[in-house]
Amino acid sequence: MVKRARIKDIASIAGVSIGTVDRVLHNRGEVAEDTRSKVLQIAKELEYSPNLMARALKTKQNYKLVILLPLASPETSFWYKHYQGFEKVKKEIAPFQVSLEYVSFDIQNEVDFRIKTAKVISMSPDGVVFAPIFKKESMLFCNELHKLQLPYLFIDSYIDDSGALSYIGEDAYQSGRIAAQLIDYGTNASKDILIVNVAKDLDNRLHLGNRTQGFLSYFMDVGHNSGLKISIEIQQLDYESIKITLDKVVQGNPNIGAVFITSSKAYIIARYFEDTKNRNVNIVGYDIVDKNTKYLRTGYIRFLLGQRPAEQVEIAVRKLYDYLALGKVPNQKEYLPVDVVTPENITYFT
Amino acid sequence: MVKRARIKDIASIAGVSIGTVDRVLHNRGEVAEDTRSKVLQIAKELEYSPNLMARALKTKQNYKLVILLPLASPETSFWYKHYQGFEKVKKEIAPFQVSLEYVSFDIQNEVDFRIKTAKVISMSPDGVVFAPIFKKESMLFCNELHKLQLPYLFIDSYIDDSGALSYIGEDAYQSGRIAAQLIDYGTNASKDILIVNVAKDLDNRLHLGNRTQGFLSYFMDVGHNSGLKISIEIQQLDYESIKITLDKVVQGNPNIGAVFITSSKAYIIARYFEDTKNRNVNIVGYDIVDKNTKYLRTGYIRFLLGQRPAEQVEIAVRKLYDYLALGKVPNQKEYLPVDVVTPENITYFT
DNA sequence: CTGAAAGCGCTTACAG
DNA sequence: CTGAAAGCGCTTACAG
Repeated sequence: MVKRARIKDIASIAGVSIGTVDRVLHNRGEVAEDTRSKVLQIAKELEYSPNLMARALKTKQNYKLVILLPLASPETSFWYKHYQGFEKVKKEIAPFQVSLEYVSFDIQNEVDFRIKTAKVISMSPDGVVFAPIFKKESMLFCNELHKLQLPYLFIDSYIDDSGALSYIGEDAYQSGRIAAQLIDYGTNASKDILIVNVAKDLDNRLHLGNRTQGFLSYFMDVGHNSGLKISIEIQQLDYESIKITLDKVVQGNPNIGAVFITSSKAYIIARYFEDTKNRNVNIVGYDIVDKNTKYLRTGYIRFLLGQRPAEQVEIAVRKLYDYLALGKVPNQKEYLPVDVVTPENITYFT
Repeated sequence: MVKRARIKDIASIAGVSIGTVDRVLHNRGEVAEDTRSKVLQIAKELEYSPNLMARALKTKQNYKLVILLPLASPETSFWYKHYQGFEKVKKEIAPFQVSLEYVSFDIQNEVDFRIKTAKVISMSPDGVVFAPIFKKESMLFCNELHKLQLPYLFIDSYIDDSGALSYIGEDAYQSGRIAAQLIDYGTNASKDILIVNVAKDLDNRLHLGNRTQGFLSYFMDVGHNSGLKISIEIQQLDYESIKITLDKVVQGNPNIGAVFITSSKAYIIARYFEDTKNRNVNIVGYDIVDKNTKYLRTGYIRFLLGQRPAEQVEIAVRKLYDYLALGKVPNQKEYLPVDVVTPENITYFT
């Protein structure tokens, strides 16, 4: 049973009071330099680390953290994973005096996002975690938080030079390369590849563009595929419109051997190939949501790339708490692994 | 933020002392029945729940946990990841009154394992995490721990009916299926597939057998490959012997299109194909160790499957602590995701 | 520049 | 049957 060193132990060895040790440890100044170095030396030798239980008990810190994310719905079930991460980390940090609140907004509605950011601020949080889905509106929110001197972290997407404490999420460019590699490995090199962007306002969604660029970059370096890379955009999300578009593309390019979908809508494309009974196309998309996994299991989707949504929330909250409570400054970006999900390992990810 | 009720609050409302309240709350008897019911009533109204920080501070639970794992060396660098996990979780649980010790044994040496299990017991731990690499010797250790009524968890490998509190690690059978799927997807269906078992005493290593079975099962259900499945065992680990063996196999089966290595020694096989300048074989193996990643980056290894070694240790230690400190009983098995690692996502895993 | 003391919420040994 | 008090390790306001 190893006994841990306490402030008291350091104090008695150093021949000073515990108040002085505390001043040294917290850099509260007003300590003679030689006392200071002696205390530091002893603390190091004793491998001192503070008893956080005692600290929390004394300081009664009561941080209020707020998480702002899109509402999970049948159409946007991806965001339900984030909610699960929120619940998990909330339970985890409950013993520390932290309150965690969840606010959600309509992912289709910039105005609602603005309303909810106002709501978040009205809650007077000590720190915020949010997904900067709408670039312009998110920047405004960042400015407000900045003025209030409140720390904030991004998850899911990243905006450069926005003053965020950190970003936790995927490296979109790199994930595009991974998709490219998976397609390149299993698709005849002479086949054409279709790249599908399914999103309403593509310009406001940096993420998807980065994925495409990463995807294409792979074929400039190491890829073997020598076929065409055909890129299309789909704005109408109803299946009928999509079918018309795809009919045109596929009939115009009968040599397509693979499809890369840059968003979580791979299931729409998979449905088309199922309808047309075409199993000779390798479809790779994003996100472990029910609609996608259904086609993964039947083989119409080959691979899904996962970005660990629940973990994004958990890590972001922990970092925010560590920053607030312990003064630990996180790295600017923490890229999470891109999970390669197949019918055989899908169970671990649902 | 609602202020939480304290024992003190209950006491003052009930008109008794905090000692009495505590006696009621902990059923320590010796309390008049009407006092008792009054206190209980008030506690309920106030939604009292104890402050765990204060309790932990007072009771000074001080558990000693010991981890027993193979020594990491240049030949067995896989185990270095576990050590990193140990260091991380050690830091993480430092604030709680827990001491964590690491004991290592020679993975080639059953006798050393027995010596180290004796050492672990001599340390009088409150709980143990270990990798039951040697089945027979591990069972003996389990018996001893059982007699001492000490809880223990397995990582890395699993032994049935051994009384372990839990197992944290890969599902070996399933990981074999994943390997099969990856090979099936990118290898011409008419090609033969070579399965290589590189290990000294295969019978004592259940894991590798399960991987092979999972691998083969895939081709019985969903796989398209119709080539031969050739299985070989390699006991001599020096490259010269291996070269001789492989020369024979490859010359006898010129149609081999893929190789599955059931252990972390894929680099030995990859080296052979590099030497013989043969890039037309899809090699899939296990474990993100330097020797393997080198060949992954040059493309001689297609995929490596990872089993999250550091996480295994972290999770096992947390479960053991939760069991000891909070009485939480973990699930019998917790399978970790099998990571599919490629040259493009390798950086996240090293 | 430094020390002594109070108190966070709880548990426990002791006195009555 | 019940209360008063000490103390876990830390932080903080105050005195010197």
